[in-house]
Amino acid sequence: MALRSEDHVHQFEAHLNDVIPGHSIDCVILGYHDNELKVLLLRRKGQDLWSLPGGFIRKSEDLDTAATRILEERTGLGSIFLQQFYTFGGQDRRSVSSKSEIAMLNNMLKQYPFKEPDKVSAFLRDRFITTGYFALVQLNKVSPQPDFMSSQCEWKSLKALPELILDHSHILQKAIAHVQTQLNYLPIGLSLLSKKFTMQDLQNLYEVLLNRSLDRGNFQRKMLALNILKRHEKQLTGKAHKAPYLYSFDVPRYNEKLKKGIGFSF
Amino acid sequence: MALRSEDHVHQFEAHLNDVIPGHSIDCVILGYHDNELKVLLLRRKGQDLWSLPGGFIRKSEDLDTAATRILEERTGLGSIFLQQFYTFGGQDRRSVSSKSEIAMLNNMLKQYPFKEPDKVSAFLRDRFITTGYFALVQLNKVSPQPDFMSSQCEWKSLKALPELILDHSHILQKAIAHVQTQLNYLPIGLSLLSKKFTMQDLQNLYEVLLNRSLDRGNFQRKMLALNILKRHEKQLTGKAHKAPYLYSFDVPRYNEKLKKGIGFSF
DNA sequence: ATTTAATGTGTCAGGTTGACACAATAAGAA
DNA sequence: TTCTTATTGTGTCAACCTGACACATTAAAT
Repeated sequence: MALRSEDHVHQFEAHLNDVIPGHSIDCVILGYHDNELKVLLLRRKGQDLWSLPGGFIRKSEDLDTAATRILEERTGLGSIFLQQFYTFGGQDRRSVSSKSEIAMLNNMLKQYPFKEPDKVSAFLRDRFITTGYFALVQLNKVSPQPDFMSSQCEWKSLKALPELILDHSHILQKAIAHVQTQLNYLPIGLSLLSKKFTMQDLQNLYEVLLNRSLDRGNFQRKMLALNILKRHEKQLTGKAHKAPYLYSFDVPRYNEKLKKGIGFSF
Repeated sequence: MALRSEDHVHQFEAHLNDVIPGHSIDCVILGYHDNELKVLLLRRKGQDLWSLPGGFIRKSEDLDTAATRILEERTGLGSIFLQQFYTFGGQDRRSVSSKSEIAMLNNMLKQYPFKEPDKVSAFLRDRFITTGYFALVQLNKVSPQPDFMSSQCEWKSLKALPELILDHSHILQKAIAHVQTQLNYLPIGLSLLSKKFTMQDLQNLYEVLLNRSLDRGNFQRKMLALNILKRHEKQLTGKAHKAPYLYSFDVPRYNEKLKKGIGFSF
């Protein structure tokens, strides 16, 4: 919820009044591009610190519903693969705690026409238990939107992460570990790749996630044997050799196989 | 925290004032006896409804610490295997919601010397997000202790569960499913069996958890090959045949193997 | 010595894995 | 048309695991 007008500020304030105090949601939104895993991060206004996209739970909202809403607010995307993975409850989880940070927050709040800035400040300074969700999205479909506390919203490579606030890098780690152990039961390919892809794309995605290389022949054989791929017309690459086939998933069959696990024991 | 005296009541009231509102913990405490999985349940005072042992998080307490404390309050056991598995945030999670239930609660509260019974009532009637933990314990080591809201604390077989409050049967289901999928990475044998056990005990435990029978020869071969068992003197059974060996775990080796998973793919 | 259950081991068919090899294919260049 | 090159489909093989079954050995109590 970016605040660009007085209306937005009042809307945000009303939102805080309608929300459960002391509990938040943080989303680890993962995408895949250029043979790399990326995560969507927000940059804190006036600081060189980044955070996971997060938000609060409305009093009339289920936890999952809130996570879906927050994801949509940051990415513009609905109906995305989203799953809860862990709840973090360290006693010291306050996003704003040092005197200088409190001053910075209060200062920032003054720049906006809040009706009760002190109340907003107190709310944001509280200890929060946060529930982590992770999402798998097609990178190119996302339109990143910063929120009230943030000045930028960007994809960052997992290989070169900036400094994160609080325990957010721990949350991120835990999400990645969770994805890795659950690999065979997550719609990795379907969620992270664009609609059409080559067999190499698919293999490379698995190699990045598993952090090891796989034998091409065996990978191909096994993927085709699953019977979840549709082959399409080749796309000409303009290069002097045979162009790779393009595939897409047969979604019903994909979901059917997913129940029993896709990916073997590699 | 059973309330047997005025002191206990005031202690409980002070506890509620020192605790995060709107967030609770529920524990699925699992034990194994007579070739059956059992779960520790509490019976609501004045009702034929049961609940999972639960509690609240102190403002100065980590989530995990609170779970450990609650587990200890109900079982008398410390240093037990305990792990978070999921957080439940349905919008309608109120343990006391219908008019008759509210009346029953207020009535019960009046029987105790609370300083601010209305406040206590309001606290308990709120919507709660709850984080589920599961524990694996040696059944015979536990001394079940009912809490303030409950009249009994008992082991119940998973095969014959009584009616549970709220979404507690859903929470229980989710815990069991989690245990089953994580089987190879959990200290099943070490936590659930008593110190010494026979190979049959161990096999039976796995059969119950996996819900299918296993081949004795293969099971034995594989377990012994792991090199995590110590064999002891046989215990004479008084029956007219060879008595089974007793085993215990070589704990350091057990934990070492556990990292890579104990249990193969069965 | 006999009975009985517990225990250790062998085997076999079927399946998977990882590693490597090789021939067929097709797009563009010469 | 022929050549170059990367893609693609398949084959093989040794190593290993699985499930199912078999069988001989061991030892406690009678």
